[in-house]
Amino acid sequence: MKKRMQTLAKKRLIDFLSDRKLRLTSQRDFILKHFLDTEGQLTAEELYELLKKRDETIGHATVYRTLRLFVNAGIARELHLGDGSVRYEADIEGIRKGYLVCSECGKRVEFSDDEMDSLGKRLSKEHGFSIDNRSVVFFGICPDCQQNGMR
Amino acid sequence: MKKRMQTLAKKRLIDFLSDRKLRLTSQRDFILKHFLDTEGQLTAEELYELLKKRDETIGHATVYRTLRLFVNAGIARELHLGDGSVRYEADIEGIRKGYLVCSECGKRVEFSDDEMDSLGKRLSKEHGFSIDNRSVVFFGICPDCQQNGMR
DNA sequence: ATGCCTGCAAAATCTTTGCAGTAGA
DNA sequence: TCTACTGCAAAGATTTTGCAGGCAT
Repeated sequence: MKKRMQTLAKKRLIDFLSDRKLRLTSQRDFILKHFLDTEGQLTAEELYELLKKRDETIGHATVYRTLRLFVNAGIARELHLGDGSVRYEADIEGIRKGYLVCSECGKRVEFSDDEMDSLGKRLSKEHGFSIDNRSVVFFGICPDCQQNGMR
Repeated sequence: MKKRMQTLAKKRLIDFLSDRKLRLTSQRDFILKHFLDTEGQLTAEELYELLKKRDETIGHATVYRTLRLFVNAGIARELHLGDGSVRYEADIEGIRKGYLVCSECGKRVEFSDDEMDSLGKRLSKEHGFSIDNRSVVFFGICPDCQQNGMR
């Protein structure tokens, strides 16, 4: 299943690239593979650091450029979870998620936000937008931080 | 009603400041007044430019620091609407909004996201978080951009 | 008077861009 | 071969921080 996701994503990337006469380079392949292997949500910087361990020669800009490419190809999703940086996660078809984020320690909990589908449809109809993405984030304080009384 | 909002926000600021032995300075008062006067959602930079017109001496950092203060005081809300910058809007009690954003031209449409309340409550119960804010954003292409076939 | 607050400028982040060489198709 | 792609470094953009003086309480 993990494997299947990898295959689908790669297929999607190849289709996207060949449609636009772009190229599947070893770097793009390498970044895709490790990006899909990660759990959770990474910043471009975090992914870069992670890749750097496996391949010293990978460039900073390449990671940024490739992540944007992945977003355009529908392979990655961009997230803003309130910590001031942009995070990316695999855009697995049919699986949309919402996030519950602790403002204190940054802890993230994912939840299914399927019930947003109908809201999306209604908004689309009401305002004539073609909707292709959404971001649902709740902010609060997690149980641990409440207990420790930090603040 | 506009007036009433101003009064409430100022009261809230004063309470927040005195609770923490912070001070109500002329700059904070000045920034609050003009921040509440603006419609829509501003970046710190936009607010700075706007304030600069009224008072040449206002400092860059002061605007950034004050907006963060407003967020902590519950007077302002921080928004990430996908254009890469942080935006702020007045946090008027009882009024929560969601946003529909055009990925092409940046056009923003606000909608009531009251139906998220129950989801928030459920998440709070399930995960033990105390939830105090949320961000609901839909991305898509607005009717105008669909017509002009930009992309 | 105390010490929080301000403006300035420099620093720190994070991200993008220009360029010369490299390598897919 | 042709031109997109890469790594590097520099530039950009946005936000934060250090500091000396100013001002609210």
